[in-house]
Amino acid sequence: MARRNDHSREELKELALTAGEQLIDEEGIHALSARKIAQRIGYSAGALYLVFTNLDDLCWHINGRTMAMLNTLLSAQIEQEKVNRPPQEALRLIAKTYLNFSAEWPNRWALMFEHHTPESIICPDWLIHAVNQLFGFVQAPLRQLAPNVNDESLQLAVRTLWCGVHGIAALSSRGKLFLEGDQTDALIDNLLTHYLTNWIQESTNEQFV
Amino acid sequence: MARRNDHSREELKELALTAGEQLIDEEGIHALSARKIAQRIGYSAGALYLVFTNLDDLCWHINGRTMAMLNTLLSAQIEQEKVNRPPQEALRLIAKTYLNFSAEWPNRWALMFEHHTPESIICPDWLIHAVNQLFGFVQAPLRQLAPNVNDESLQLAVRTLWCGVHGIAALSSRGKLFLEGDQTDALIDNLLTHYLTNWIQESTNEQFV
DNA sequence: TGACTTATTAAACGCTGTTCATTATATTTA
DNA sequence: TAAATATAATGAACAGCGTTTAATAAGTCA
Repeated sequence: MARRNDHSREELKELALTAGEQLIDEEGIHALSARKIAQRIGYSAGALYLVFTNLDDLCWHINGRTMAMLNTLLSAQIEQEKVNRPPQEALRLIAKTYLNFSAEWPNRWALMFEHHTPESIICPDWLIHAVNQLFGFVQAPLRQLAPNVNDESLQLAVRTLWCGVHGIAALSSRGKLFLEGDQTDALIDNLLTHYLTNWIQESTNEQFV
Repeated sequence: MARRNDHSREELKELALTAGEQLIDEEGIHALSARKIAQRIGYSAGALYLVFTNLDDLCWHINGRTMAMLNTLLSAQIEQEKVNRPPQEALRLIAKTYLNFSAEWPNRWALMFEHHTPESIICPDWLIHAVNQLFGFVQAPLRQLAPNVNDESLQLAVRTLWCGVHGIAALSSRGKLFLEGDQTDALIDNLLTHYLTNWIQESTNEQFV
C-alpha cells in the first residue's frame, strides 16, 4: 500500500506520541516498541521513521510533553492559589503537586529519568528551559520569605529543596522500600518545615552580617 | 562440547556476575546482555540459565552486590571515624559517602533504581534488610543529637534525610540539569545544616511539651 | 488513458532473551 | 580395558526488537 494520506505528518506524529504514552501508561516503559505503537495507530513500524529519527527521538518528545504537562499543572495551581497565600504554603503546594504528578503518571515520570540516550547525554534546550521554569516556581516564594538573600544562596536553596522533593518522589514511587501507608505527605511537610524554618532564619540574619 | 568442569556452579555464577558488572561499568546498563556476558567468560549464553533463572535474576544479584558494597563502605568509614566525632559530622560523612559512591559507580547505581522487574515489583528480603541497615547508619547519629525524641519522629527524620541525599545524587548523577561545576557538596551541606539545626531544636523542645 | 510522483509498506539484517534436544566429555561399571 | 551411564555445556531455534530500503499501491496531472 502507499499514499493513503489519511493523516498529515503532524497528525501522524501526534498519533504516535499519544499511542506511545498510552502504551507506557498501561504496560510500563519497557513495553514501548516501534511495532506496538505502529499497530495501535494502524501504520507500519517503518512509518514512524518518517516523523522521528528513531525511538530515542520519540522518547524525548514524550518527555517533552510530560514536562509540559507538569509545568502547566504547576503554573495553573500557582495562579489559582495566588490569593495572598503565605509563601510556605505555596512551596508546600508545589511539592505536593510534584509528588501527586509522579504518583499519577508513574511510568511517564520514570521515562523522564530513566531514559538515558546511550552515548553522550546531551540535554536538549527545551529541557533546560523547562527545568529553569520549574526552578522559577520554587524561587518566587523563597524570595518572598527572604527578600534580601543573595542570588547564590537562593539558587542553592531552590535546588536543595527540589532535590529533596524529587528524592521523596523517586524513592516512594517504585519502592515500597520503607514506611507502611502513604506517608509521603508527612515526609514533604517534615522536609519543608525544618529546612525552611532555619533557612529563613539564617537568610534574614545574613543581611545584617 | 560438554562437561568441561572448568568451574563449579558457584564459580560460574561469580564469573558471570563479575563480567556483568564490568559490562555495566564500561558500556552502561543497556549494554548488558546474556550473549555479551557469556562471551566474556568463555561460555555460551545458555550456560547462564544454569545458574540464574533469567537475566532479571542476574540483575537482582548484581544489585545485591552493589548494595553490599555500599554497606561495607559505609560501615567501614563509620567505624574508622568513630573517635568522638560529633553526630552532625557523622551524618555529613554518610551523605558524602553515598554521593561519592553514586558518582564512582554511576551505572551500577543506576541499575539499582532503574531495574524494575516488569510485573509485580516484589522487594526481595535481602533488599529490605540492606535498606534497613542503611537507615540504621543514619539513625544512630540522629538519636545522639536528640536522645529523647520519639521513634516516629526519628523514623521520619531518617527517611527525609535519606530521600534528600538520594535526590541530590539522582539529579546530579546523570543530569547536568543545573549548577555549573560540582556543587553537590554544597547541596549536601546546605540540606543537612538547615534541616538538622531546626530538627534538633524542635526535637529537644518536644520532650518538654 | 498513460506518465509521473509519492506515501507507505513488507521484507531484510543483526540484535535480543530464552528453551531444549543434542553432544562431547567424565565417571562408573563390567 | 571397554562399555555403559551420567551430565556439563552447547548450538540451533523461536519470537520479538530497532532500523533501513527496495518495492508498490494510490493519488495527481497531461
